[in-house]
Amino acid sequence: MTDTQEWVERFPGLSRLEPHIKQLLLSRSAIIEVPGGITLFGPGNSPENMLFLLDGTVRVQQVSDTGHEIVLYRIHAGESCVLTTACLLAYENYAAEGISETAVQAAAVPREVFDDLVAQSKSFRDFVFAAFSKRITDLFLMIDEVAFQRIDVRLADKLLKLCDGQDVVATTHQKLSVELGTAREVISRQLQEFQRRGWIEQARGSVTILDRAHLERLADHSA
Amino acid sequence: MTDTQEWVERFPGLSRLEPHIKQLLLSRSAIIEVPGGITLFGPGNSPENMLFLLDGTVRVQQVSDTGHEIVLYRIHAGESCVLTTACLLAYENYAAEGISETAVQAAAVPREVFDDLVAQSKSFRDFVFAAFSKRITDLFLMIDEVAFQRIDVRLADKLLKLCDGQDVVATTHQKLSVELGTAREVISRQLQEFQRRGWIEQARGSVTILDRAHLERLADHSA
DNA sequence: CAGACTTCGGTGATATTGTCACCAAGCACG
DNA sequence: CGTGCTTGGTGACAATATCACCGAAGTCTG
Repeated sequence: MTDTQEWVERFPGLSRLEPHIKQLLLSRSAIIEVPGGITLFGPGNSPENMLFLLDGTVRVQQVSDTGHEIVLYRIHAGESCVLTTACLLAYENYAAEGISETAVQAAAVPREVFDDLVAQSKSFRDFVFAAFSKRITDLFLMIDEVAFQRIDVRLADKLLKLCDGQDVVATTHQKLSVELGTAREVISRQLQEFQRRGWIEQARGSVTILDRAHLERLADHSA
Repeated sequence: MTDTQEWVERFPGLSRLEPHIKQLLLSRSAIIEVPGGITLFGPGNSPENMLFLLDGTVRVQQVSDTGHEIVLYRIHAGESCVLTTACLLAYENYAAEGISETAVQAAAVPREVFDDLVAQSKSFRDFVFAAFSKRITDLFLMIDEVAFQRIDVRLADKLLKLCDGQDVVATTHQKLSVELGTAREVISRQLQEFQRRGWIEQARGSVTILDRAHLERLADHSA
């Protein structure tokens, strides 16, 4: 797997930290590894540590009272869970949960160390506030999309984001509906329409992108 | 208006600050007053200061590319704009704007002072992170509502929140539609239905609540 | 005051999306 | 092989959004 020595260097926002701060971060953190499909945090299960993701992705999603689910965002390698953890610590009874989508490698930083770092290093403060800001602006964008964007545009966009350069997206209609916070039937019908137009091909549990250009054009009708 | 001496005491999260920190906050901040209807911050107009609201409310809303508007949240007396400001500083080109809904009195704290405070005081750090956390969890809830809640439930809820103990809400259908991120016609039809049931009475530019209990019952179908 | 203009709200037709109830094909596993 | 589970398809219908209007109520101005 990845070399965990000097993991700090792999965080764009952390590599410019003062040397003794880096040292503190490295010496007081532990590397943890988690397989995919594990609930890392959730209602009634707030972790003691702030996580800095070295490898893998964590999916943060929410279940509403009505039983509907929606994916809020993902945390990728090079990002941290600071805010989610902070949220969980501040408000015990909220409904978001974080699930490892792949095997995950992360640096766990205890709360006290985190607080020390914020106090001592301006660079670290900038990193933390930038992370919060990014998250909040992303949530603003998401609200805009959920409220105003047509479902075909959102689906095209999501397929392109999930395919990660590949042409095949391994997912089910059900999972796609949770990504967008809509119903499975809606996804099925939209995918049928995409297929009818020759933009994709479907198989059980996968979607193959045939015409990326057209999907991109539809998705860009938004942004 | 309000007594601005020792305004720090009026912030639940700040009153427990260390005395010298309070002093720093008081001495390095300026009290500003703004009439209602002014855009305090927005695209291409990020303020230099962090605002701590002493009196009045600020409405934060967003305009999408499609021309649709939606109210994201409000900042009330005793709360701060920390995050919005932080967001604006980090990402210049985003579309949210803050508008004073009433005459507003606020303490303006320069960025450097804010950074100093975060570095020096654990209590202040706790205040700031709690504010961020609250905002993020509120945005999670909002996403859930926009994605999954029926419009009649959301409208009933919004009317109850806007009436502020009074029985008359002075607003237009247009403004209510922006509150919920929907179309004016939808609001008109829902209000007609509420009126037909005898829950409200309408006049040009105002809604009078006649049957609070029924509205509450409808609104609580969610939470 | 008359006329012009704007804001506010109403309405019908139609498109899009969500909900519900059900079915059938593919797959896992004893 | 049968049984149950997952995945996806379908039709009917409900809720919401969009579009194109319209008229009534206020505002402004000469």
